[in-house]
Amino acid sequence: MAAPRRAPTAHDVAALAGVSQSAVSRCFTPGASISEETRQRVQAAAEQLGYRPNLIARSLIKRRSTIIGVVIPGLQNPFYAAMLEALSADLATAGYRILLFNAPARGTPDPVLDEMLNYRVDALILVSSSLSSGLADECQKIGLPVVQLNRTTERSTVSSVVGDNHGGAEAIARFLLACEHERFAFIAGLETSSTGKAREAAFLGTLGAAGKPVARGVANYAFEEAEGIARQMLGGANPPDAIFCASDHMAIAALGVARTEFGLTIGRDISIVGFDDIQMAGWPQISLTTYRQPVRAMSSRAVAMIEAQLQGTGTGSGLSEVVPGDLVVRGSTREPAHGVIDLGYERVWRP
Amino acid sequence: MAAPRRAPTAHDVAALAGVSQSAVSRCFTPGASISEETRQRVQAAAEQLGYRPNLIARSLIKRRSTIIGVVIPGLQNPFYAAMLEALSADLATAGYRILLFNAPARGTPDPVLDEMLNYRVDALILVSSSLSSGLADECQKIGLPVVQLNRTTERSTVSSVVGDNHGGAEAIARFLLACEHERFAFIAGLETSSTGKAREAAFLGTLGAAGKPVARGVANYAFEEAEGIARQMLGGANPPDAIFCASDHMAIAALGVARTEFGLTIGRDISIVGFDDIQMAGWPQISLTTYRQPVRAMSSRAVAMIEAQLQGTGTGSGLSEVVPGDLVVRGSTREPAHGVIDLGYERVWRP
DNA sequence: TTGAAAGCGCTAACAC
DNA sequence: GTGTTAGCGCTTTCAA
Repeated sequence: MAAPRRAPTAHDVAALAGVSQSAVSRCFTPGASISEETRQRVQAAAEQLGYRPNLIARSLIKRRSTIIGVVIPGLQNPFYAAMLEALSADLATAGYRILLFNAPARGTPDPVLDEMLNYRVDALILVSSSLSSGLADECQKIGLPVVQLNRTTERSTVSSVVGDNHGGAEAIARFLLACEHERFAFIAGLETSSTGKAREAAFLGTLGAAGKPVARGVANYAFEEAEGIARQMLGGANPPDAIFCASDHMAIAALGVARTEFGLTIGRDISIVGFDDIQMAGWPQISLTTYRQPVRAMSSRAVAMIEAQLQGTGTGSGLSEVVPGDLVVRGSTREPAHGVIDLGYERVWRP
Repeated sequence: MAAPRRAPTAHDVAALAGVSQSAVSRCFTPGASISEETRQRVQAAAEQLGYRPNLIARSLIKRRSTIIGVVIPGLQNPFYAAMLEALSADLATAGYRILLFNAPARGTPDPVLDEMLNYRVDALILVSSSLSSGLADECQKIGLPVVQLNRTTERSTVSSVVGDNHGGAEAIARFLLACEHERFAFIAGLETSSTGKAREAAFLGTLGAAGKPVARGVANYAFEEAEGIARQMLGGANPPDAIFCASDHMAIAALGVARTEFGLTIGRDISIVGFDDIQMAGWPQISLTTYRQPVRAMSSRAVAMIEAQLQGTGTGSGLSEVVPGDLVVRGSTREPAHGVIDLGYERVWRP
């Protein structure tokens, strides 16, 4: 009924318990030296008042917030949702909380990052986005660990964890060749993404070496744009019989267009391959052949890197790690002449 | 090359600029009175040092962190991912950051919440989870705004925003009756969820009034469990010809089983309806009839409630708001005798 | 073991 | 307009 009061402080508890305020602090500090008797008294008083230690004040003095800033784009893409969930679990286990920034998919998240740094996060994890060189320098100067997930930089000062974009895209190219396709197409995500560029280079490179040209479109990792590009490709003069999309999300869009608008039988008339292996790729209605990015492994590697840097052993800064995946074969592609291995619960391509 | 130093403080800037530390503070406070000349000096010094105001210190003194705690379960369910994205956007616009807690889908998130409160978040948004009565009391005592999203409580002190669970489920029942179905089934999410109970009550109630019994299973909002239940129902003695699933995610699982394992033609042999209208429900491969929960509207209502409570006008605490949706008709159901309205971009049922 | 005292980096009166 | 002075709620020496 009374007006909303302010939360009780350690002082209030101390007064009630008849001890000093520092005694209260000790009571809530794991390894502190405090007698059993006073701890009881303090405990009781704290309970009675509903006292909870103010972690804001604590981080001010400790210079550690146990909060880690996570910048991540469009959660509508299930790949990012899965990554965030994995990060959330791994960071919670490591004793960290997440300050979340849902970055715009395109463009630099600098203003947003600026804010994060002001909150004195203990580290930064950037999913599919990168630091401006200015900010990178600043982070290094103040010793703030940063790791980029699913993106690399030329800057050697920031660490990164990525899937095997090169190996994956190359495997996909070889796989489609083994399926005896003739007319290839590639639907790119963002022109600027290091990840996307690596996939494209490997795909085009491998097919180029085999003397195959590749049609190309850019869909900015957006579902609707991917539908548009697929529509245009399939409605064109010399339509592809094999499309590699730089993400599952776009591949599923293409799949829908091919089946619904062009009446194609997927896996016979055309093969469509994605990248990521999001949950939906395994749905029977979708059944998308795709290169798996092991989200959980990537997340835990990123968190391990952060922890290493936080440990301050100097290790871990500027490292770049590649987490290998698997080409999972499902119904959206023709059957290749060789190389498919049945693991029971799924089939993979290992030529 | 040098060892990692600590970030510069307002003091350092003041020293360099030859002004007092409070001048520095004023320089970074929007409406403060400061001469153009000193602001320049401070600005320059700050830039040179790479100074950034410490928001932790600021929140300590202001007793406002501009951080809002968001508790949300399994991001693997696209409904939650979409909700988080909406909240993130709305809260950013309102000037807040998100401290994220990915709660376990089942069970009470109390320990997690405890932590959040210690971080002195300005408010709490709980998606699909609820507060223990003890914590609810505590929040009210310290005047901390709390709103539950997609869940209600009997406790009148905490506000909530929900979709129209009753109206939606009733509409689905009437719709399936209009499709002249005979053998109904319901796949529940969590037994404990207020939302799920409301859907079930309305569905069973409406069909009961029409003299129709309803088979029932519980799948805990989990994809695999929903597949199991669907398998069991369809393989049983008197298989249903109409299934309502308490979420799209589960409905899509059922859809896959019905089509792939039982060879049923969806929309003819059987109708399957979901709830939420996640993005995938609209994919041509899925084409799920479902009751839409307007995620964006729900998010912005929740944020508005928070802001009202923060404004301290006393308004908004203990309010419960229902956001109406639409029954979106797609290919997973038979065509009803009447009531379908074509809006051009989609079809809805409004009898 | 315990309390007193000095801050962590900042904002907010209050004089000047 | 500007500096001085108190704190915000806590941790951490340092003596006692």
